[in-house]
Amino acid sequence: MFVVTAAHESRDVVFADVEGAIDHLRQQGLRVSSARRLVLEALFAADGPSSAETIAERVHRSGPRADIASVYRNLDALERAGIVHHVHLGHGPGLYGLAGGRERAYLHCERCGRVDAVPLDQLDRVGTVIRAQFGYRARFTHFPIVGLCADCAATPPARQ
Amino acid sequence: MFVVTAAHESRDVVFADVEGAIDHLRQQGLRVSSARRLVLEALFAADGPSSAETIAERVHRSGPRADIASVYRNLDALERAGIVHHVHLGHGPGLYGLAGGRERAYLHCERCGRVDAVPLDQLDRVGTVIRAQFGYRARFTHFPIVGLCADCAATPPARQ
DNA sequence: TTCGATGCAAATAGTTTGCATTCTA
DNA sequence: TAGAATGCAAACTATTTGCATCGAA
Repeated sequence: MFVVTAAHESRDVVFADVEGAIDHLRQQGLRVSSARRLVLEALFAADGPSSAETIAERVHRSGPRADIASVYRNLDALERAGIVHHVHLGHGPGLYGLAGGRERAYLHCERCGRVDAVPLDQLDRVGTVIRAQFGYRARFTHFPIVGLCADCAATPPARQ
Repeated sequence: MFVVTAAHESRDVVFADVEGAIDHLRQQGLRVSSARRLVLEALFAADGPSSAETIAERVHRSGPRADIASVYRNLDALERAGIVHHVHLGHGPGLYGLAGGRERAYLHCERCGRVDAVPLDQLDRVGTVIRAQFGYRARFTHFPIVGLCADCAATPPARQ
């Protein structure tokens, strides 16, 4: 056993809309600046987790400019507030999305690049096996499950 | 379904020692430079996956200096040759280790930072469930399984 | 009117690339 | 002796931080 960087933990909540998330922010004593509101709007408008860069662009498209540093700071604040979570698919930038009921687990095919997003309850059985065997209560939302998709597993590896 | 960066795939092999790995390199038509040999030696000397930086230091400690760029290039070449693989635990640098029989799956507790390295065959049951449910043939060596370890799962989250 | 949030710029971490030189096969 | 690998420097991507200023409560 060894030890790696401590991670933050949060009670995630589901929100119907931007206003609900903003109420929650206020309850936590966080201020609601225009940049923060715009980041939230971009997150609600997105159909999946997106990079800070993408979120900044989306904000900018709606008029004002949000500095990338502020976007990161806001994503961090929103994550600590349990409104946002982030996931790492592959080697690119981290992807940020709404937490709570909208979170997905990701299956990533390392040959063809395919990524399947699946609702968390579909991993209950897997989680039960891991818990029984290792004691860990696994959370499948931060890193994808990497491997070969059914199609690729059925095909011999491409000769390079 | 969406698509993320293509990944490389390799037939990994087990080697008893540095010389075995070097033979394999030669068979693949790769040259055996002193830097490459030193990186291999550092990998065999390590007791788990280590960062490029750490490997470079270990090489340097044995006398000559291996530039970090060459270390990365070598790790990449060795990975493509199926001798090395890398894993991402947490948000730090990637960690490189010997492939084949020495690979482990990692369970990472996001509260206390604990990391357990477990032999791959202990994940057969988990792999079977994932395969049955999603068709994916999972490989658990690239990203850890993140969650709460038994101890932390039994304890209420620390009030921040 | 205070203190949290912002923009901008600069710093940082990790990794990659260009290029002239060195060394392996 | 051809071409692969190296060292060094510079570029690059993702992210963080310092600081003066602004703005929400």
